[in-house]
Parts: sequence; C-alpha cells; structure tokens
Amino acid sequence: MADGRTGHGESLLYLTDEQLRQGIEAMFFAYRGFTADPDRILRDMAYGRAHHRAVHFINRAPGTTVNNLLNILGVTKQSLNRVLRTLIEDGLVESHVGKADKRERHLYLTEDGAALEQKLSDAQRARIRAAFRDAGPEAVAGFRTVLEAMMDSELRGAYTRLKESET
Amino acid sequence: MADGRTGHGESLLYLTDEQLRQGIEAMFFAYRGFTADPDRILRDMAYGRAHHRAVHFINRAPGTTVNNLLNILGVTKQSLNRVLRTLIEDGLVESHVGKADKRERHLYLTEDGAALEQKLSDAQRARIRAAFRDAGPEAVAGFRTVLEAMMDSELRGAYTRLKESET
DNA sequence: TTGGAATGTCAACAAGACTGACATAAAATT
DNA sequence: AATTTTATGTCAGTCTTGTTGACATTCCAA
Repeated sequence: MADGRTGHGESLLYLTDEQLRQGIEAMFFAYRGFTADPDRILRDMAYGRAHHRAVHFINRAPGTTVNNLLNILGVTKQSLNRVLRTLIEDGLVESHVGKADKRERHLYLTEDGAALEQKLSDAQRARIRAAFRDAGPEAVAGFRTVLEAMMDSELRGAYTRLKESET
Repeated sequence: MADGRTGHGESLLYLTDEQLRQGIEAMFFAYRGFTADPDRILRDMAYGRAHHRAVHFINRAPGTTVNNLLNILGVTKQSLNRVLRTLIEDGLVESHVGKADKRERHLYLTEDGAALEQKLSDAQRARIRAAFRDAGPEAVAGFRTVLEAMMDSELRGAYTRLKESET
C-alpha cells in the first residue's frame, strides 16, 4: 500500500503522518484566526478571552449555575470566579441565588452583557460565515464531523447537550 | 427560503446563525481535545504549550531563524526568547550564529529535543488519526478546506509555505 | 563613516491559568 | 440531631506566556 490506497480503493492518504501533520498545523493556524476578531475587540476593553467565553456560554444557557459553567469551560472555580466577579461588578452579568437550591448561583446577562456578547459574536460569526460560504456545505459537514471526533468524550457530551438545546 | 434552501437546491442551512454558533462551539471544544494530550505530557515536565509549538516548528523547518519562528508563532520576540532560552539551557535546542548574516540565529533540535518532539507529536497525532479515521476521507477534506478558509491571510501564506515544503 | 534597520537579549510587568487552604451555607445522609 | 457532602466564594501564592521598554550587536545603504 505504498500509494496510500487499500485494495478496496479506499484512500488512506489522509492518515499518513504527513497528512496528520498538515491537519495539526491547519488547526493551529485556524484557531488563531478563529479568536483574532473578538480578541481585538476585547483588548480595547479591560477584558480577555476568558471573559468572552464566560459571556458566550451564559448567553447560550441563561440561568446556568457556576458549577455548570465550570464544567463547560474546564477551568478552576478560582479562575472563573475572578472573571465572573469583574463581569458582575461591571454590570454585565447578574447572579441570582437559586430558588430550589439556595447554594446555587444562577447567571444571567444584563442588557449591557447581552450587547457585548452580540458584538463579540458578530465579529466571530462574520469570519466563520465567510469561511463556511467559501468552503461549501459538504466541507462544513466534514469540518463538524472531524471536530466532534476530536473532542474528549466528556466534552462531546457537553457539546451535544448544548447543540440539542436549540429552542 | 424559510427552509434554508435556495431555489437551486443548494442548502444554506449551514449559514444560519444557529449553525454558525454550533461551528464556533465545536471549534472551541475540539481545540481543547486537540491540545489535551501534549499538555498532559508537558505538565509533568517544566514546559508548556509554548515550548511544544517552538519545538514543533523547529523540527518542521530545521535551521529556521528566530524571526522566522516569530512570524509563524505570532508572539513577540521577547516571549519566544524566554521559551527558547529554557530549551537551549536544557539542551533540547541549539542556536547557531548565521554564516551569511551574523545577526541571525539558526535553530536546530538536539537529539533530546527531537525525542521530545516525537513524544509530543505521537500523542497529538494519535488523537487526530483516530478522529480522521472515524470521520472518513471526505470529512477530512472538508475539515481542511474550512480551516484554511478560517485563517488570516498572512497565516494562510505561512501555512501553505510549510505545507508545500514537504521533502 | 555614520545612521537607520534588522535581529536578538535582558528586565519588569500583566493576564489568566493553576494549587492549596479555608469559610459559609444549604442539602443530603446517617 | 448530628454529620457529611455539595456549591460557592475568597485569599494567597505560583506558573506560563503574553506584553512593553531599553539596549546591544550587526548589517547595509546613503
């Protein structure tokens, strides 16, 4: 199989070390582009990528608890807490004590928080939209398939749950 | 077009805000998986992701200059320098003053450096290989197409140059 | 030859991740 | 009722990795 094909005509070229390396480098460079636009916006404010992530997922799942967010973001509570504290102080996020379980804090975006989220999303979506449009529907489907296969299993669970919570 | 299709049967569903958001979240979660395995290895040593990146691209283009690496990695020279210094001190990277231009430093991996690179690559490749295998060749092609479209133009240049320098 | 541009180094600082220890309140269990 | 577990928050300290600023060396061109 020196030509990278099996006897059944199925191409395995995409599994050579060279192809894998190209995939790895593509992922590296693309992720830079992926975060570049929101990063630029955030740099001018006193915020960073961590704030973007928090705001994104609070917008995504309003009323989510701190613990929930912790699992999704994969950081320590101390780290998240620093970010949440500044967002709450600046009036972008509201924290409400849980009704059923008073230990929990449920997180919501304020109007200002929603505005920031929108601004950041718009910037990021514009780039993704352009990339998706250029690449076409089949490429996008493949893109999603590979990304899902690349996730850790617990994260894939979190991702799927979010994905299926479309309203 | 409420059904997300044009009159020409071309699906535009992949460009709805909802689809874009799913793509964004897929990218976020997948990147965590992408870096998880090498990160685990690096945590046990005194190194981080920045060291991995440096070692990867020095291995990729032996004899590259600091400035070259700077452009690829997209960090400040001061930041890269700290990483390179530790790698050189630890005997993983060698820095040779340029013959033609003595201002330049040409970077090479030592035997130990190559061994580390191999170890990290193997871990990362294993995951990508599994993901590629599960997703199949068409999905992988789509994945690459979308990632390339997502890069900043200058980075796409760097990526393409690397890609085409296969020996 | 002199002044600017390119290259790289050192120092100091900031963001954002981490661990560990501890406090509080509420829920769950015994 | 007492105890343990869970959810959250906070303080202190560390690490990685980014940043700017200042500076030395080298090359090249006016």
